[in-house]
Amino acid sequence: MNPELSEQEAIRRESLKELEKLGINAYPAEAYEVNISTSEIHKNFPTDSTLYQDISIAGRIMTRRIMGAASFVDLQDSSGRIQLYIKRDDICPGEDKTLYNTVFKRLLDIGDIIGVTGFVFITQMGEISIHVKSLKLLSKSLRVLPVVKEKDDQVFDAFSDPEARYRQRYVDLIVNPEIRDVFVKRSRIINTMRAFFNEKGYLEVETPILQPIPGGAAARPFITHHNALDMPLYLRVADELYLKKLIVGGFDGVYEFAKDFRNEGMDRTHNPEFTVLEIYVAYKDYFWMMEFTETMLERVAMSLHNQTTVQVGDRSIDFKSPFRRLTMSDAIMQYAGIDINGKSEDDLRLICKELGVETNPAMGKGKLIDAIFGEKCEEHLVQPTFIMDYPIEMSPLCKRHRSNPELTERFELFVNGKELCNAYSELNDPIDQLDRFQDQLNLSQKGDDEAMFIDMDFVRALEYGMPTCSGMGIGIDRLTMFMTNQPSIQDVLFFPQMRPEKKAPPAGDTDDAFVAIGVPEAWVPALRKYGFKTVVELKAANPNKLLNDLGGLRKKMKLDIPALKLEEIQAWVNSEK
RNA sequence: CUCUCCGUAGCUCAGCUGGUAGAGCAAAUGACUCUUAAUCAUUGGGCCAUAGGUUCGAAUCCUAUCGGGGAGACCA
Repeated sequence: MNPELSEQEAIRRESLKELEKLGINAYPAEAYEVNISTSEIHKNFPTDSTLYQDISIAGRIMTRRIMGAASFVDLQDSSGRIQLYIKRDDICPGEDKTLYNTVFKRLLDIGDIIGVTGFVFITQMGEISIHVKSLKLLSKSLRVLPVVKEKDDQVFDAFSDPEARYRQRYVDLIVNPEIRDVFVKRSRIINTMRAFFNEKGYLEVETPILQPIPGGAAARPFITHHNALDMPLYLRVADELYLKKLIVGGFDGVYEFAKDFRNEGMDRTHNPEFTVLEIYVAYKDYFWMMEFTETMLERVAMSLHNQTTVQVGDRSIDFKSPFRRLTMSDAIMQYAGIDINGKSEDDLRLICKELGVETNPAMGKGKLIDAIFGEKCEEHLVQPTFIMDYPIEMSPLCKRHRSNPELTERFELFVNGKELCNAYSELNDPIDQLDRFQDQLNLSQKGDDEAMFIDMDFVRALEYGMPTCSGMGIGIDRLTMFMTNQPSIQDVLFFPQMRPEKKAPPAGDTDDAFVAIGVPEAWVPALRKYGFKTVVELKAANPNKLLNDLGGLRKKMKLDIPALKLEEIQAWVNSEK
């Protein structure tokens, strides 16, 4: 037995052995028939108590209340919980009461997965329960589950440490079942959107994640290496360019739910990998896309909540379309009191200084305007608001505004002070596109490490001709945060990125050092457990005391290794090494 | 990257201005045939994150490191 195990873990492994001796396989291979779920029982039994008189159900033991020859167990399946009533003489009708007395009471634990058959009834206390007629172990749990108790909606001893919850999401999901709901909703959000797109006849597609040029967005990429081709590849930061190539190829509408990767900071709204929906529709412009987007979001909200208002923190946000529309310069006028129209780069730099907005020399006109906007306006955009008509420098893939060549036909949707969507009338003029890429290159040389790479194949595709087109991207993680009222991106990702767990290296000498003076390898962990971290410490010990203490330890820990003799221990202590 | 708080039993947490650890749940043993945070009795369970330092003495004070939360910086 491994002395690293906690007492309770060791006991569970012992139980496993005892089950084996009783001829019970703790991990049986055969399927177990499940013909009902806990939620169906709770839903239908109150109105028709003749139902469910012969059922078979499986789940995890969450709590037990044992009262001698009868017990109550809370069984949890994927849909909820139900109480089991287990009576000794019902599951052990004959003389042999082993199944109840030994297997159920002693060898089963909280966390084990079992299957039961029986009938549904209501206890004297009024709780819908299953009267168990047979019980089968389906999987033994060797780790101790946190026990979360609840009474009158008050939760006791909640499993709440964020680190443990995110690292061991499986435990979180078992003991905090309300967490599941967020992920069920996340799935529904995606399904609602997918249905919306499919109804319109748009095609769901897949494009490369490994890209030779990480195009489509201004962001620092992850880089990797392909051995056979001996070349670098980047993890995509966006799928925009590939999807537009498909529009060139003749599809009227394409979309992709894509994992994107950005090698940037992590915080409450940023995970290194995240999910984005991008959709491109031919022969449309950004006005059309605004209507499309607000219709889509209204539909998502309705599908989740049966209403358009959604509670986000202490605010109520209404996704009822149409959303407010505001140009960027009007927003800055309204919230910062500054008219940016016709201002030069130097003027803007001065304005930033007056407003206390930080700048650096690498910032062009577009970034300066964006800085003012970010600092002064975003926080005010609580209800869904389209911000339109961005400066041209910030939007190298976006069509020039039809009435002002300094601007682009771009909008972003802000909700609760955060950006949620980004959309354009897509640039389809190949010559303009190449020029704009060239400008990005200049920015890059000026020190902007996020400026976009030039993708010549994309330019070539545009040279064949891309129809007018509008595209939109929306962060699915952020959308889920809003729609489920979660404050952190980690709460809408099953497995948020974490630093790897590091086991503290065992302090003191290595195993080999102990073995070198004659200590049997199997005894080394026991010695560590006992407190000897180095050979020097061990050799300073009294052999007689050691013999006694280690013998006691062996018994206590139920160590399956040969007992020690005094001569052996004396040999360690007297060893020359 | 900066600031700040945190890391004690399987889980949730006490542990004051230093004197080598406590509770509840969980576990073990026993009692109990309708309980539900079941109850009652007894018992076991800890490298107090890691490494240094101060001290006669450190879970406690100091420094560094690791991991995490929060705020900011950067960033879509």
